[in-house]
Amino acid sequence: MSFSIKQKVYQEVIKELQRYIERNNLNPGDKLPSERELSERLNAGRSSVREALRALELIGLVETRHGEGTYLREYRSFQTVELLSSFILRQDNMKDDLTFTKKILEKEAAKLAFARISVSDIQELKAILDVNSSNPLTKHRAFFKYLFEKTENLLLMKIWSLMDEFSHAVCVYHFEESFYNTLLKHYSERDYESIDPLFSGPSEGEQLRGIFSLDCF
Amino acid sequence: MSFSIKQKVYQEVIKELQRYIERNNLNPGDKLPSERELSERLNAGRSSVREALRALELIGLVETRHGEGTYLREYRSFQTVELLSSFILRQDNMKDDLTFTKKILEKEAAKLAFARISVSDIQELKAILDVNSSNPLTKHRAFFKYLFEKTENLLLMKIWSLMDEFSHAVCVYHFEESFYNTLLKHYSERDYESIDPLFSGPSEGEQLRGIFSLDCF
DNA sequence: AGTTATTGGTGGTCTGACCACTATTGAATC
DNA sequence: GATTCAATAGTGGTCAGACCACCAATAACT
Repeated sequence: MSFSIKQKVYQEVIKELQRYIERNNLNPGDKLPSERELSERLNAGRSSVREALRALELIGLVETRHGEGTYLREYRSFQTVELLSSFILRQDNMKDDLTFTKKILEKEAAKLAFARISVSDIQELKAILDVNSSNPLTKHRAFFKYLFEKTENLLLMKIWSLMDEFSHAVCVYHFEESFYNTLLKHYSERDYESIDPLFSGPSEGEQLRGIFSLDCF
Repeated sequence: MSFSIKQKVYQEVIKELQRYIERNNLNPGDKLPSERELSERLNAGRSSVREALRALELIGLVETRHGEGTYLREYRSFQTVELLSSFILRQDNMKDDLTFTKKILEKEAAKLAFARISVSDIQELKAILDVNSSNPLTKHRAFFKYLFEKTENLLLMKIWSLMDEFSHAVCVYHFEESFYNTLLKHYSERDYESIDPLFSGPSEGEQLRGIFSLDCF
């Protein structure tokens, strides 16, 4: 009585690929054998090999270049988290949580960026506010995109952008006009302590009202 | 002149599936159309549809039963984490982002939960600490799971568990022994202001050192 | 009524064909 | 000899069709 569950071919291929990578000590950027070669060497149909490679590609372990080949990739969990999050978002009716969680991320980004914001950055941010003064949405997005980049936490930014995209489909929000300039003021005065309260807003306990403008449809 | 980047068919199929799930409001356990039907409806070859489904299966979003069909699945990381971990080990540039971002979420959860924590909750949390006193990892997970549930922000919790699962495959961390009790002390003394600094730790500016114990492999 | 055989639908796999893209090769040109 | 450009071989991208194995509902039989 063997416990070895009959694996699908594409799963076997993945395992074989792992062994291959291990044996040959492949690093990110290195080339994998071609689909046809793998198909032959592993005694599997090319379609099965492709199923394996596509799956690895989707989760970001492998990069495929048309006409060139398949390459081992510097792993980033972003695509995966992104994809999973999108499914999770659809599965539950958590659209209410969306706006609030997004705001949390924005607050943290604003605080994280604090240490890395220079005088020229503040000028940049002011320029962003000016250019987008007519459209509060693009202003908000551009403003925080800059801050998130300053945090140098790519994962944080990815999650935020994802939420941003989703929130646009559900419910658009932005801060009041004065918010952005107040934040910049805190930056220029090196006043870290005032950032958090700025996001919490004047009305303690209330989560979305006060500093927010909500345009839902 | 269209700017739409030419996507691969299997990626389009995934997107279509997401839309389909959204439209029909499918929940975990519900059945997806058959491969052949999808192939027909989306004007794609069956092999392309399979590439999409296999990829979704690999990351655990979808479950396939031979002879029955393909079903939407309650997300579980299972194989994904195991698979990714073996790939990730050499590449640790994402490790910092993940751990750090996860910590941010935990901090926010601790603060959000503050308003909703009752005396009995504190007892519950103490019990959790006692029961898991031997294993710092399960203790950390159980402790914060409770807090995240208290926030009643399902999205925040989902994202956190996602990261938690991923982070376990990469690098395990937990707080120092004293951390949990200190947090509970703040709760019982209704001392909201001290929560944030507790997470920031004694060494200002340093992100991961100090209050953390990092067991990487 | 209960059991068994049939059948239709499903995923699992392979093959072969064709297209599109890339990089290399090699010939024609300067 | 160096440069340019066209042919070519190798690669991934996609599709269609053919089987097989498996499952469940149905029909036929006892």
